[in-house]
Amino acid sequence: MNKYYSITELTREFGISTRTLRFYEDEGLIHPERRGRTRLFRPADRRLIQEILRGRRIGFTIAEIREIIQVYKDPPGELGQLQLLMSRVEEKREELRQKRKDIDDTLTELDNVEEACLTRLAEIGVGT
Amino acid sequence: MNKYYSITELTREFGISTRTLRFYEDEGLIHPERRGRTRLFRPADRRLIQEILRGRRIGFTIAEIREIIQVYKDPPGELGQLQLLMSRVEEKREELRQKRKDIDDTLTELDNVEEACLTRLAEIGVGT
DNA sequence: TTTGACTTTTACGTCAAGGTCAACGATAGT
DNA sequence: ACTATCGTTGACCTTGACGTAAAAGTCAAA
Repeated sequence: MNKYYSITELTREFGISTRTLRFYEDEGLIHPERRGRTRLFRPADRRLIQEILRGRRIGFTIAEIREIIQVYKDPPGELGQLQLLMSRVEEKREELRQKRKDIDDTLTELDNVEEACLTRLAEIGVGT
Repeated sequence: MNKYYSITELTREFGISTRTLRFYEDEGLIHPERRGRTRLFRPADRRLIQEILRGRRIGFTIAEIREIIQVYKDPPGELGQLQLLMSRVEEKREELRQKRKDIDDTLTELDNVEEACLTRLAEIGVGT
């Protein structure tokens, strides 16, 4: 029990390269165990990688992802830090809400494109 | 009537640099008019820039944005092209739906962070 | 007419996020 | 013993999306 994942196991599961995972370790995002020099990834590492990739998909930079991870493992205790964090969180939320709106708008635009395509196809089909 | 925008007018409105707009022209995304060497942007250019920036916000590359613009100004007439386009549109939609989900998940996560912050603040406030 | 704000082109610089290549070690199968 | 597969480090390379600096043109206001 407490299974370990090998690096290639994870690259296959997530469709990324070993370079990427090593890079993330260099950047301090993950800290897999070692047996000798070989990296051993635990389920917790795996979950963390999932979250990293989610952050990546929505356009967070490595630095931003690292910051978020930091907050999770070591939430700030000082008042000023907390207030700073909260304002930064609010900023991010605003950004994400904008992004979501952008996505929604683009999705309906794509609906239109598809419809136009179907219309066009029908025309061609009729003409055959 | 048929007002023209100057390049700096637009950079101010959208919070981007002149370099960016010239770059977009080099990349064939926009085609402002010219009076001599000076670029003159019409309302249609302005709207196009807005859409480009929206694409940028949701993580589209220049190449992808160019492709979308192409489809709009010159929809394909041939059957194979149309089918190709539709499948690519469907891919993009799937990608965007995933991204949307990622954003929603992250938003609720940020809710939790905020709540944790508030709790922490209350503790500190009580201890004062 | 000089200053200031704005514009142009050309060209090199930068930064993030990996890709790629070399050179090597450990382990398992034939 | 040989080969394959998987792992390692280290170093340089690449790509996208601009930044930045140089050198110069335009035009209005003071």
